[in-house]
Amino acid sequence: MISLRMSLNNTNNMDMLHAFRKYLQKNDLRTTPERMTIASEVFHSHTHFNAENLYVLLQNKNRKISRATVYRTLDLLVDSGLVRKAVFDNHIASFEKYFNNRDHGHFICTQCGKIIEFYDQKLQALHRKLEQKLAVKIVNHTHHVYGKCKDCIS
Amino acid sequence: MISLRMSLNNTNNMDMLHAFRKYLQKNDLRTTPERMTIASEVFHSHTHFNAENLYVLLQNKNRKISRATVYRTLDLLVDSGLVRKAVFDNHIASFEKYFNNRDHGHFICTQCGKIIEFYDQKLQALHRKLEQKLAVKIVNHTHHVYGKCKDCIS
DNA sequence: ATCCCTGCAAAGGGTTTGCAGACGC
DNA sequence: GCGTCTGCAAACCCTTTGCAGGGAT
Repeated sequence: MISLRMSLNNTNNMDMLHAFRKYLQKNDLRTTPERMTIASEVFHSHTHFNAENLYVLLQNKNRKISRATVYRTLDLLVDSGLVRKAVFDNHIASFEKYFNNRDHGHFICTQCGKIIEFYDQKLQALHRKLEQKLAVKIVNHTHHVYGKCKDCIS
Repeated sequence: MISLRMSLNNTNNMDMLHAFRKYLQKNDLRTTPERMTIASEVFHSHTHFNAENLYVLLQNKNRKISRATVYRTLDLLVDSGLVRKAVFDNHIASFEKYFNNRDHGHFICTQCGKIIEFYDQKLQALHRKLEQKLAVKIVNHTHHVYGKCKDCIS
């Protein structure tokens, strides 16, 4: 999983689509038009999105794909390691393309909902220390910071 | 750097109950037996809990308080700043009493569900820097680390 | 031809809400 | 007594699931 993510550094959408196809093959899953359409759409995205966003987007492009398939394919994409799922405090699952291996956090404006990504290298060192101190194995993390963005500060 | 917070509790329950009563008064809300019972129960807790946990606990103590009131009062407690709400990846809202030590992260074992709190001062410095860099005002944050605890590492 | 995948709609599970009666203030 | 709070149950919202027909291999 980690090596997969490393190898995805600086890759383009075609490579991600190819990686997804390989993931399907390796797991005896079928390469259907619906799955490819959804994956392609996701890999072209540059922002956070949720299942409903994606569903509406597909509808607007005249792709008749059901919500159920959107949800099911998003699960596959997350499982493949190509997409990351983040649950913010509003209870709606948010997704994003895993376009590089840098750990990043999210600033979420509680007023307008804007999401700003930020990076912090120190977090990795902290996690390594944490693993020793707690005798645990860390496989994932979320760092969400809530507040008001500069446009919403009154 | 990283320090586990052993459940040392400087603020006592009576103070928190008093603070909640003041919060209610200030906001023209009524001091009802239900609200006081729920608040008292929450302030006596030492762990994370969710609305259902709390509801069942109250039932077992023969306090006939409805789920609706539990949810509504938890909202008030969060709004008062005395209780913190954290949404983990399982989509169930989790709550905890707000101790003096406000900035702590959570390690969540993805296998057994155990939650371990940890504390990191560097995070506060990071947040101050972030506020300057993004020109935002941070009011809250969550730092969730997922993995396997020492009992679940195979 | 197999049997996985899709679409549909209904169910699921945590949380919220409308309403009528109860009760702080 | 006024206006808010509670309890109940239904509604709500996002997500998952059962089933029958369709399509990838």
